[in-house]
Amino acid sequence: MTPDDQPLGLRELKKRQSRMAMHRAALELVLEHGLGGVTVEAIAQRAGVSTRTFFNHWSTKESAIIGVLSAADEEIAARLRHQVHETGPREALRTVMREAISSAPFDPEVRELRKQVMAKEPKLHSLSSGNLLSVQTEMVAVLAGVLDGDDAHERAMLSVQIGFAVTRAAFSTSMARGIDLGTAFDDVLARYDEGDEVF
Amino acid sequence: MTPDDQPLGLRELKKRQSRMAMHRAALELVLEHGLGGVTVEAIAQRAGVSTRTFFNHWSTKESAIIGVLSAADEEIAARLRHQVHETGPREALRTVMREAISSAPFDPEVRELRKQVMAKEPKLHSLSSGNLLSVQTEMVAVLAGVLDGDDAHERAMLSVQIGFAVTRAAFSTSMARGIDLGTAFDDVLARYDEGDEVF
DNA sequence: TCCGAACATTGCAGTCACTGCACTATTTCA
DNA sequence: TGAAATAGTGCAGTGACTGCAATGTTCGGA
Repeated sequence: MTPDDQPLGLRELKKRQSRMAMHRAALELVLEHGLGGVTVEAIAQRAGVSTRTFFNHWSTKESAIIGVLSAADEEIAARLRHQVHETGPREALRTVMREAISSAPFDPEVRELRKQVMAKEPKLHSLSSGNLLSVQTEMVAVLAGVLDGDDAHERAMLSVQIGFAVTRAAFSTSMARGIDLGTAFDDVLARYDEGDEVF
Repeated sequence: MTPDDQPLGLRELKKRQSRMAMHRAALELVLEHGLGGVTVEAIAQRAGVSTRTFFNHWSTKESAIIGVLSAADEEIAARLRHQVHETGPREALRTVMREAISSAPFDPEVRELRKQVMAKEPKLHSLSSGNLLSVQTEMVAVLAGVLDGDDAHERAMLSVQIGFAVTRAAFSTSMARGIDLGTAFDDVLARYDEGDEVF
């Protein structure tokens, strides 16, 4: 899907290492001191960067914990824009959202840290996708563009909101059952499609 | 529903006036200077209270703009706990959520302000219910308590998340069509129930 | 009607997330 | 190798939010 694996200059390499260091540091510190007991300063220090640099990579403290880059928004929106033409709005939305949460080519150590953090701080479940306010807006715009009718925007909004709802639920389920996010997403989606006793 | 209209002491009266003053001030200032151009200090000053007092009533700056009291959480959860026994989980959830967003015995002036603010600051649409992190957790707990099976918690989570999704979409729709929140909620819900091309 | 308990308001000092800016260090590539 | 592009950093500042201790206001009973 993103076959740009080769062009890894020194610059790009360092960037990734640095980001991973911050993400890992953030996770470790939350485990040690709890969500409220962690300062950006502490994260930056453990990762070996300045606090200013921290904010050059992550838009908020939480985003570093979750591991959502501030730059990811546009990628996701672009991905959706493309996919919509392939499979139609409904499937595109599902595909992109599943990708967005399960895409994590992380080393297993960080994966394990994530699990523990999520278990310790349930507040992060909702935050995890709640942070993505801007991507939400963009996704709605993309979907509204391909829907018909004067209520296109409204229908797009509902779709995206439900998509995020499923995503959030997937986070939670992933935690509770100790399974990976992709699988959890599928499970929740199946439950949703049954439409039984949901909402 | 809440027939406690009589016991209005001086204390309670002042409290409500003060809260309304803050809410109104917040709305006005957002209209004047935009969401980012408003400080809590400015809101408090226009409402005639100290900033410290402001935070005794609202948990965040945004909650004052939206008009969601920090104390509302427990009420809503309690309401759900009661309603669940009346109509079952699904209907209870719908009922309580509809109440929660449409409950606004405000004077029309404030209603109008709200509309304008929502139109000017789309960011608030998602924020509006996103703020209610704690109530979300409590609602899940309540629902999980009455559901069967070992996946009760997960099903409850999905239900609540979708409920909030519908709510957020209702906010947006209410704005776009200039209709009141209750009606918008019903519309969105109808669209959701059709299950057509949603997600 | 007056008093004490309960509760609301306030000022103050402090912490911390986050930003703009100007500057330095590193990487790239011609 | 040198200049342009990009990343890191220090610094100063803003503003949200909190705990605490003091003060003011309302309430209910004797």
